[in-house]
Amino acid sequence: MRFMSSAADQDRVAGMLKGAGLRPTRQRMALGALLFGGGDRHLTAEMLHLEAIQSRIPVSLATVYNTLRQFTEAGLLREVAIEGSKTYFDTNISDHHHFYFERDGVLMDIEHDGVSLLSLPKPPDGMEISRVDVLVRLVAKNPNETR
Amino acid sequence: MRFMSSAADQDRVAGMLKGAGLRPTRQRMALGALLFGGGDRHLTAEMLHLEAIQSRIPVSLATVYNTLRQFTEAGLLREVAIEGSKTYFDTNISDHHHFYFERDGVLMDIEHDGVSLLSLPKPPDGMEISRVDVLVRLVAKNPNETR
DNA sequence: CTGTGTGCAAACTCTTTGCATAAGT
DNA sequence: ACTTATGCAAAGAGTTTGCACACAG
Repeated sequence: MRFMSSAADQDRVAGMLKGAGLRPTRQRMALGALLFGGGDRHLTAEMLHLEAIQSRIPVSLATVYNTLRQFTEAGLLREVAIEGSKTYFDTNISDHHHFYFERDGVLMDIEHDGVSLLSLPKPPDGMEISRVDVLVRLVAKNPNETR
Repeated sequence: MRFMSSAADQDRVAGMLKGAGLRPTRQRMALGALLFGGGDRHLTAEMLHLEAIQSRIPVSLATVYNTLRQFTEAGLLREVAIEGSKTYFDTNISDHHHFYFERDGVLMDIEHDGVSLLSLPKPPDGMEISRVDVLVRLVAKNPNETR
């Protein structure tokens, strides 16, 4: 159950924060527990704020934004490139790609083994590749369309 | 020279607009000439607005936004997924991918032959792939780093 | 104690919208 | 003429920031 952060979770989150040079404050610990307590997650600031409130963790939206930013700069999170206004953060920092459900704006990691391998193009002149993002956009097959 | 739209350009743009069910008004013709007059382009609403003003085409930023939106819905443009606030539009509608220069926020098409081929993962349950976006992020090789 | 973190509200940026005027067919 | 597009300014969404108070070490 995600709303209950175990002692082990707490220690782990505290360690992550310390390692990143961030003081383990109430809010950061609580948000860290939500973020890193379960599997890989993809959320926006608003989603996380809502979860925090529902988990009875009093935290302001501004602090959620600031915290997500700090975590990202510390390398604990990764921003996902989606067009549109909202910024998504991914708790999975490893090199991986995403499915994107266009209808409901949900992101999902692509399994690392089912992974898309690609032959990269050569970067121009004095440039080098820092990262490759792959977004596989999904739409529902029309269920009415029996064919 | 891009600022001079030839008669041929005008006819072509007019045709594109009509084909999309959009009336060929001054502003749409002018913006269309800027967008589709040269090679493939990647711009934000602000960039296009600036260009229009510089080309002595009086058009409001709101109209630029509306026009870009309409063109996109008509299939004349394509939105590019970049994280962050600004929305980029691409005049190249074909299936292709992008280099992204992180330092200056510039987009560039990846040549279709140098193209990155990838073995796609199988989409979940009742889903099907609508499009795959690949963004290759580039940073400058450190010139000081002689090694 | 001393300094960093947090909350709140205000500021900011990018984008969309409402309404009166102008332009297209 | 009749309808659709445009311009302007105001409204909206998402995100950031400044400052006083609270908390961690």
